Amino acid sequence: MARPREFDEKEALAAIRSTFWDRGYSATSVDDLVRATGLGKGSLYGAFGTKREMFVRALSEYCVAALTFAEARLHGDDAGALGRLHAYVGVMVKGIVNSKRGCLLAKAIAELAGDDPEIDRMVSGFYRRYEDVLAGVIRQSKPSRKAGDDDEAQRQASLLVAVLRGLESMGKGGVPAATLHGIAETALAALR
Amino acid sequence: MARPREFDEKEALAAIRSTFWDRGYSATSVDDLVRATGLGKGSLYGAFGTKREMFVRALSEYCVAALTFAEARLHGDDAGALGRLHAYVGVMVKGIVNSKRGCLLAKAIAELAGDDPEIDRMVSGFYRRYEDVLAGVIRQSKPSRKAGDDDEAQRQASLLVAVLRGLESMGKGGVPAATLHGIAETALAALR
DNA sequence: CTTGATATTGACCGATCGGTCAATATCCGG
DNA sequence: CCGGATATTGACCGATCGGTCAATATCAAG
Repeated sequence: MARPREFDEKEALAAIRSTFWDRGYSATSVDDLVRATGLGKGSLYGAFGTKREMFVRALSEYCVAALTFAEARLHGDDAGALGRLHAYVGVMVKGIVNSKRGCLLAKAIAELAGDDPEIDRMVSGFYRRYEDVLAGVIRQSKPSRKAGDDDEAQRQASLLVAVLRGLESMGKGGVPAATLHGIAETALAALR
Repeated sequence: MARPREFDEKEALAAIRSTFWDRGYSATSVDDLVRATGLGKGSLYGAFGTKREMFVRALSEYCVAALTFAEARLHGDDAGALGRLHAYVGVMVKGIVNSKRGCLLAKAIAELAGDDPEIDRMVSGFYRRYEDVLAGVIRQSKPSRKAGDDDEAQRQASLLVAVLRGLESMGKGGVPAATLHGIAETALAALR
């Protein structure tokens, strides 16, 4: 019927995501995306729409990947829950320390949150789900089940989300790795 | 000797800071700054240099103001230390909840940290000083002085910085105010 | 008033911005 | 091999970008 795509859409989107991840939204030009994908400008617009739509797609995939990663690392049996949580936080801090590009979600929030309802929905949805994933493993880690544990786990999870987001900001801002590890330790110790 | 300035430099800088605060670095055009200050383009460049230099000036003043505010709210006698800390955190959370524009420092980090050494120095300097201010009041709030208290206060202060930065990101990202207040409460409760 | 120094203004610069489109290429069902 | 449908390409668009500069205005000192 029609001419087929010559490029792999997933590959192109990965290049788009990576470029936005490096440079943020405003500082990324469509020509940057053309270079990164290797596509012609028309193909890019034909396949993905405007620059803003490309960013939304990229951010959406980024959020899904982040949640999938967290779930993969945190889901498991009750016995190992605390260990999995510590390991996960450790991996996140190491990632923050080693990363030069920072977090795409943080850039999206800083540049676009409040201006773009679609971005707003994605971000708040991500935070809600992320908190729930963390609340799940924290709940599992409680040695005994008593009344109020669920509320406590949820509160501790939202605190942990805040700490992890703060660590990201501080890491990108040049705070020493030792300080970041100390913060993570202190936060985890506060879970008891 | 020469023709005097017709505008107030502090007022112009306030307008510049406010514009960057609203729109971030990349999304702010020099014409935006021209409109905000009411100055001609040449006067703007003559007085403040390039767009990047204007941003650095704005961010520098922003950081000084944030630290000055924190010190004003947190300095005092030992007896009221814990109360001052709680009040300060409460004010910060309220500010986050009510703010539509977010935090200029967060935008600077997201958009420019890692690319501009001057920004990097300002940001890491801010974080160090901020942590020290918080550590001071936390140290005052300890009921008894024993060995290790200073280290503990410093660790708790850096954790609190992370929480406050995380709250900022979450607030801008649309997380409900109740959740943010809960996080602040939980974090403050963990200081004991 | 003259003069030297600085401030103000906005037209102007080349580059780049996000986005479009006509020309062309390539596919598959007939 | 043909014809309808879609993909590809990159020249091109008007707008805007950050930044400059010559013309002019306004000061204080002499």
